[in-house]
Amino acid sequence: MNLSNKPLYHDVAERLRAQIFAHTLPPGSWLDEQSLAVTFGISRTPMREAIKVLASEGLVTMKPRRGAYVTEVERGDLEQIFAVLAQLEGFAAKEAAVKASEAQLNQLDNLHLKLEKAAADRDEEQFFEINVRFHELIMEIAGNHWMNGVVDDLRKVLKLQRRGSLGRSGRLQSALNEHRNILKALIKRDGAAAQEAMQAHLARGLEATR
Amino acid sequence: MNLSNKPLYHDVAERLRAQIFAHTLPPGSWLDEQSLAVTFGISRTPMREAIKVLASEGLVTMKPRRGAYVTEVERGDLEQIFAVLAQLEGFAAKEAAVKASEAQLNQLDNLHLKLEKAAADRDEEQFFEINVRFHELIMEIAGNHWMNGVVDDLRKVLKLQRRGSLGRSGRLQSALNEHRNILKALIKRDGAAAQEAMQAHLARGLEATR
DNA sequence: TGTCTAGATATTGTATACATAATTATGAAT
DNA sequence: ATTCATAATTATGTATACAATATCTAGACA
Repeated sequence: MNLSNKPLYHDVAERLRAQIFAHTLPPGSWLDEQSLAVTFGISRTPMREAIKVLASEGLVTMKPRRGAYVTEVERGDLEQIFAVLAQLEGFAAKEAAVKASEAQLNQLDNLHLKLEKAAADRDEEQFFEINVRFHELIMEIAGNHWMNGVVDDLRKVLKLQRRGSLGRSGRLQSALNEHRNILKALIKRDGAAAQEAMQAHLARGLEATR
Repeated sequence: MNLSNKPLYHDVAERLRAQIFAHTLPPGSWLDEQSLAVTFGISRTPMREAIKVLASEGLVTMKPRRGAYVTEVERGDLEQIFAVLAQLEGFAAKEAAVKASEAQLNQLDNLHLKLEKAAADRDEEQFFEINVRFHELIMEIAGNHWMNGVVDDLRKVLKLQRRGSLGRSGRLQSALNEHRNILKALIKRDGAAAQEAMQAHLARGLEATR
């Protein structure tokens, strides 16, 4: 009996995604439907459906009659994806400056405090986690779920190359500064400044991946 | 023997998409896998895969254990989608102002001439067609294929509600004017102006759907 | 020895069969 | 007559079986 009411391929997609992020299946590697299905203890049919879910997210690339391969993210892809994110998250920040409730601004402030603490503790894992939530909250406040879907997918693709661009000399501190600028602008409800700060933040995020 | 080397579900997805755009399958209607498969002369397996392709494009919405339904685009969705397009296509226009070759600018100018002609002829079908190509060419010049994928999908969703927001009193002429502004800015290689003109164009496009 | 061809093998793509859950219909009880 | 429970039906989800194509291997010929 299925405990969750979600379809099987949904859970399988999640587990497969995790394996890809963990580089158990590194970029460029071929996804063998048969052996994967055996590994997950299911048949090929839901396995194929799970793979297609990841394909629609951009995590895997399908070649006709040749199967699915974990997407290899080139330098150019990174630049393009960051460019799109800069536009969309920048816009989201602008919107958030207007739309955010006081409670939501407090939430952001709280997250930022935790971020400062994680940075002080040199807890990269924690820092990364909170950082994601900070960005997600701004997207949520902007409240454009079509945009959110796009941003979520693109961020997944970024996760493919997992060398922590944080950790790099001083990146942690400067990221913290950039977040501070975003937060300040939001609290001042200065949309233009928030947008600019977010775009700058992402531009520097790209640079840090070199 | 399969004439095309593309997988079957790919072609089926295309035909299903066409039916949806034609409102043979109107928004909100349920997609019966069984009867659709019979209609297309295939089995349920590739039919399901085709449906999932459209689901990833946002054209259909899947409800667990309840099947797939043609997406119903609410007013709020339109506003959100247009907002995203304004950001992305605006950015594309800005990029295009810098990146476009002389030949490409000529192509755009040519398209615009055809657009003027179609408008003068009151040929809405043709106008719509050329209009799409104008926008697509700008996206192509910008050359960000991650962005292009996103924009393509969102434009497909817009096509779901097909009441020609053109045709409305004077919309054709004002759209023409807006295009002229975009083109002028591109030729002057004024990125900021091109971006602004494109954003204004899309903002008015949204208004025209009321 | 290298290359091209033909057969064998393996994998994707498609069809069919089965299982499970949801919806509808039927009937009994209040 | 209405409502609730239960059975029948229908559709989704999953497994298995089959078909077709691409890759790999072996062997012949130059």
